[in-house]
Amino acid sequence: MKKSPLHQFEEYLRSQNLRLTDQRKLIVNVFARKKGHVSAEDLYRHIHKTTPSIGFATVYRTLKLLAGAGLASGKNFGDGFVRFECCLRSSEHHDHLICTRCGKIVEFNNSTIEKLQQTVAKEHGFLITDHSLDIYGICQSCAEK
Amino acid sequence: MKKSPLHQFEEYLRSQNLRLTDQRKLIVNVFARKKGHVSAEDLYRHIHKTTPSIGFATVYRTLKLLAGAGLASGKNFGDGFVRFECCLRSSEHHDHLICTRCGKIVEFNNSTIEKLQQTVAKEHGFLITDHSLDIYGICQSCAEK
DNA sequence: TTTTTATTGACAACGATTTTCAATTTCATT
DNA sequence: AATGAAATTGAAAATCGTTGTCAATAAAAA
Repeated sequence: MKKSPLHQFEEYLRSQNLRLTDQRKLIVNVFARKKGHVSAEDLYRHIHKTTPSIGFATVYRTLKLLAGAGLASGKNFGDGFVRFECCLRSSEHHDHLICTRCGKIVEFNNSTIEKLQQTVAKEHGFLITDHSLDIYGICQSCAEK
Repeated sequence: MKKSPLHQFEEYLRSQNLRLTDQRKLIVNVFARKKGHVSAEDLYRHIHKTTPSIGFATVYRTLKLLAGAGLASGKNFGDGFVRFECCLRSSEHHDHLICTRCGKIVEFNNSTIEKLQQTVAKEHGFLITDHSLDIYGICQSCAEK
């Protein structure tokens, strides 16, 4: 019995004495349906097509709320803006392979690397709270061209 | 017989038909002496104390040149600005442990992790050009407080 | 020394994101 | 359902780090 993203968001809002508005509902639903890594502008543009009354700031604000709720995570791949990913679609932690030519982002997970990170952190007396591994390169289809 | 950062920079400038100015000399020398990860503003502020005639833009431009020369590398740890690190002080590749409480950054290197990244990339048909692994957590001295 | 061309500092401009603010909407309380 | 306090909105201005513009200056070539 999985909870929908909207339902989880609703719970979070309630717990923080925040309000569930039509705009938030729409933004969350669209965002939850999006695959991969979405910038605020991507999301705004998508939403704007059908609901031009929703402003840029509201999209930003909602994305930030979602991140606060743990339902989205933002990541800066170094190209000037933050991309968000829905944490429900792929709830487990993963890292990224990024093609620097076409921008494709592939997710992967390697438990040995994860374990080694714990080892490294322990060696230096760190308690890990989070980590991020990005591998940049050229993907197969770009390499073939 | 190690070449000084300034000397290496000079060679690079020459190879690109660029000029070695007093400002560039000063900026490079100060930067090369700085440990760790320095933002453009950090560097500007340091330089501004003794040489207030040097402008912000020149610091940015020089940092960019240094990156182009392979003498500096920029990194975005997600706190809004790019930090540069001198590639001469620690020329080999390394990754970072970042304390989210005090901001301390510790470098480490784990060859097994590096190898596993190659394996992962190969599995997905990627040719690695670069990668970045950041482990966020709480360092020992912060944890003890 | 003269000439050519790169570089400079000051400041305007930039793009992503955030804030401000008056108008509107939600929701607990009647 | 009506009320009212407080949260939320869209639009626009503001902010942040960073980059561009441009006339004046300085480096290297001639």
